[in-house]
Amino acid sequence: MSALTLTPRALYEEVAELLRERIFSNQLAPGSWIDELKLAEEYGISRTPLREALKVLATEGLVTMKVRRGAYVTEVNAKDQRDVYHLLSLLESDAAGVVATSASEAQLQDLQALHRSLVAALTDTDTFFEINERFHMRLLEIADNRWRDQLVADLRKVMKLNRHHSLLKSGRVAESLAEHQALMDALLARDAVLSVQRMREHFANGLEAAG
Amino acid sequence: MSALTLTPRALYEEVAELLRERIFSNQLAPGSWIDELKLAEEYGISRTPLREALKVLATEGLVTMKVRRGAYVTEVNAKDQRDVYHLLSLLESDAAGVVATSASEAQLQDLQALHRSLVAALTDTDTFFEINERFHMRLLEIADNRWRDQLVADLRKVMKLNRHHSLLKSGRVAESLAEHQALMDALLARDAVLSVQRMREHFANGLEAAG
DNA sequence: ATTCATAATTATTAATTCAAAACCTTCAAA
DNA sequence: TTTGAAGGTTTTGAATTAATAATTATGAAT
Repeated sequence: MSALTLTPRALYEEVAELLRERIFSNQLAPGSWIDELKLAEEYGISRTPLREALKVLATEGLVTMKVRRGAYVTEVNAKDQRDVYHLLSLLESDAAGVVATSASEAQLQDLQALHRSLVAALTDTDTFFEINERFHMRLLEIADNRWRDQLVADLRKVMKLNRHHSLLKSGRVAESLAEHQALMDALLARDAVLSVQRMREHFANGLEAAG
Repeated sequence: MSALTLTPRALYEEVAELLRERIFSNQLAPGSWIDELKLAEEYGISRTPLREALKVLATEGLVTMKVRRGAYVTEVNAKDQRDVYHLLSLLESDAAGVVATSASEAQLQDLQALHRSLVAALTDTDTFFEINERFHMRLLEIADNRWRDQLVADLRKVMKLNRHHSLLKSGRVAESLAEHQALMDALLARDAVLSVQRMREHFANGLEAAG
């Protein structure tokens, strides 16, 4: 497997990550049954760490365990997706409010710097998406609530279950940038209520048409 | 083991529940190491389902896995508790807003009935707590977002890690009731914004003094 | 011919076995 | 006396093996 013999992570975590990749890339389609035997053989491992990984994914909501029937990739319908997105919006908006009130000047400058990179990457869609992701992550980090971070991470994983998992409509890069600017303004003004509202709007606009 | 041969739930889930009980009752103290061998022997099972249960609990945040060191009961300090409580407040307040706008008349009457039971149980603290729990659960149910339900359930589990896990101060039953009344009024008036606010106040008042 | 029951096969779940890693204790040397 | 290294013990982590349950297919009976 890896050249390094020392294991930074446990095997079951490694496998869980591999399975997530497969699920997100639709190699394992929603609703489909997960063949333990086949996967274990394919990865060259036993079924034990694979089963432990499946338990983790089940708790995360990515797969559904059926008693004596094995593991199935979770199917998320349109309502599920809306519900999850609603929660993401709620949690990240709240985080924005926290940041507005409790972030240090240096931290706000940090966000500002990321925002400027975003402006610079306006033409390059891929980097724009990447930096946008970084911006949201950094904001959560500054909000400093590891439990929220965990919830958001899990919810984002579930969002990815859907083929159109981009939290950003591809056609509205410019609009998204303007919303970011508005958010930054509110944050720099230390206006918590407005920051929450701006982030909420950002999410409201960003949602793909249901489907 | 059990008289019933048929297994309603998988063994690893059963074990996970047993471990939760132990953790909440402080038989397994925060920070303490979980002895797989000893527990497996005690329950009369092999280590396999026990380990799977531990993976679940780790994902829920109740235990922390250390590589090659095993499982430890998660320690929650004062900040953790505040953070978790903040998220519970956020999620349940939002649920109140959803209920105010989208609940059916019958569902609101259902809540109203529970609230009346609450009034009746004013003197009996235990039943008061129980019905209060039911009220919050019913509200979440009506808000109809299974993902939120899952998040709230997990967060409540984490809250329970602390010895003083009651979401209600024992001394302020009367005040709590008044807040409930105010919330009910807002819900019946179909005022979403006010409902959110009232629920938020209810939580803000309910938090035990940090410790 | 169709339906029900039984048997067999397949796949999941649990237990046992095996290997490797980490920690602790002891002994020796400085 | 203190520090460092080596060996042993303990415990986790992974693999293999055994058992249990469910589904499917086949055969018999109505």
